[in-house]
Amino acid sequence: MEPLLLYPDPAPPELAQALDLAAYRWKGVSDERSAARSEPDDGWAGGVIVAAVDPEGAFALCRALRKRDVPLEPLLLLVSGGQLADLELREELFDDFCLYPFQPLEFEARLKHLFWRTGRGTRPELVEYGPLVLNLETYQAVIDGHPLDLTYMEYELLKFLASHPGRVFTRETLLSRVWGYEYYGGARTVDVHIRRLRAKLGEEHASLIQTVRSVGYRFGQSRWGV
Amino acid sequence: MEPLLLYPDPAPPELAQALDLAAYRWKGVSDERSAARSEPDDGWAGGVIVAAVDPEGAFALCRALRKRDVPLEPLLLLVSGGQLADLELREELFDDFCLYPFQPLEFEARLKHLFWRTGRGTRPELVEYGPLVLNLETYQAVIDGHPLDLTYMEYELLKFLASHPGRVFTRETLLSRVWGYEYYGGARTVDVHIRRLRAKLGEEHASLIQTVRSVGYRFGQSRWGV
DNA sequence: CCGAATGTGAACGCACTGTGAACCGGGAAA
DNA sequence: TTTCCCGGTTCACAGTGCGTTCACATTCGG
Repeated sequence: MEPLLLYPDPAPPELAQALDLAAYRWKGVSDERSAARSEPDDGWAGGVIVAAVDPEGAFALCRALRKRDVPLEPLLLLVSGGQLADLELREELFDDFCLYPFQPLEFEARLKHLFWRTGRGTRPELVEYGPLVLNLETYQAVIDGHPLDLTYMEYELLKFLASHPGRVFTRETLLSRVWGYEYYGGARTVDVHIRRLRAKLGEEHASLIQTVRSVGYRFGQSRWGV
Repeated sequence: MEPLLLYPDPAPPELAQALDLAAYRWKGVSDERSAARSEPDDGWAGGVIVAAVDPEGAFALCRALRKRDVPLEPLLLLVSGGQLADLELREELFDDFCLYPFQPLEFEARLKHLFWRTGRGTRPELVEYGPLVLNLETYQAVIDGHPLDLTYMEYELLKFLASHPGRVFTRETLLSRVWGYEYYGGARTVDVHIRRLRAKLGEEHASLIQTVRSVGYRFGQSRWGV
């Protein structure tokens, strides 16, 4: 098995020790660049990321690792009790989490279960909503059986929206979640991409993306079938 | 969302309380048969199973629920520290686990993440009062099951009022709390919005918003049951 | 019965969104 | 290197939804 990615670098000693005792190999990284530099030829086996110490860097790294062509998984996040509430809007950044400081036995059990369930491929590779299907592996989109020719940003935007059907997102939220936190650009950019998406979805399905005036955009129907 | 299956029955009080506080509905079951008997028409939304108290029964129930034609998922297992080692050979029986006794915040975060990744949807944040339901995520309102088509300000006003049922607010207070502190405009604006809200609520429910002459408006019944 | 407070309908005008097109930077091909 | 092209961003303009205001009608309290 390839080594695990570990953040931060140097890693907390008790974490390194727990991994060693459980016979996992690992390499510490300090940011995205060093992660790319020290990545094994066959890629990382997974990631263990301590968010309790440097949340900024940790979440930024998660985001970068998840955004790659082949998103890194599984990712186990170590968070402090006070950070539990922060997880809600970052569900896509990790596959499991563990309170930090941790009990070695719990930590080990989580790692084991994580590899078990991702190893068997139970994690969905598809995002589906009604007639729309996004294949996350091949980067292809299909609607009503017809392939959609989407650009990168269009695909990312649609993927994010379709992953949270029914929910309203402001332009600012979309910019930070799809374009990236550090992105600074006009909010109208979102409008234009929404428009192109609607055009490519076709007249029949353009209404999959709804405008909520003064708020933002929503994908799909509400939970009440409005 | 359908209720969660809960084992054992009666459930530990702190577990029931945690679920209630997080606004999940649930039903306690004592074994496979009672689980089948009290299963909702649309099936369980998931399961929370305490393995720390009666491991035998708990794992037997998990096995039964996983063996069905449509295996029940997600299943969250509550285990004691001493049981961590037992999980290794039972990976297929659960989707996530939590140490028991648990921290309510961690428990809630796990449930949320579990529902997110299994695609059963996150639990929407709701404001409810009698027949009225406001979904804060989707910016939609429903009364008696019928969707309300509200504009942004109407929605915000109703949200504020419904969040403080029984309380009287002056027009000035409403302007500062709903429109914004720095807002400077005529107080009659409130009247007009109240009127439109009443119209959209329908004749039957228009009285949800009461006029308190010379003071302002109140949503729902007063605290004295007048 | 009078005056103040509130309900009601309509009109105005701003701000928000849709839309077409220009701009610009990066990567591929020659 | 130069050139071309594609996709992402920005800009300008048009349409309109809706928040605000006003005038008038109605109701309520004293």
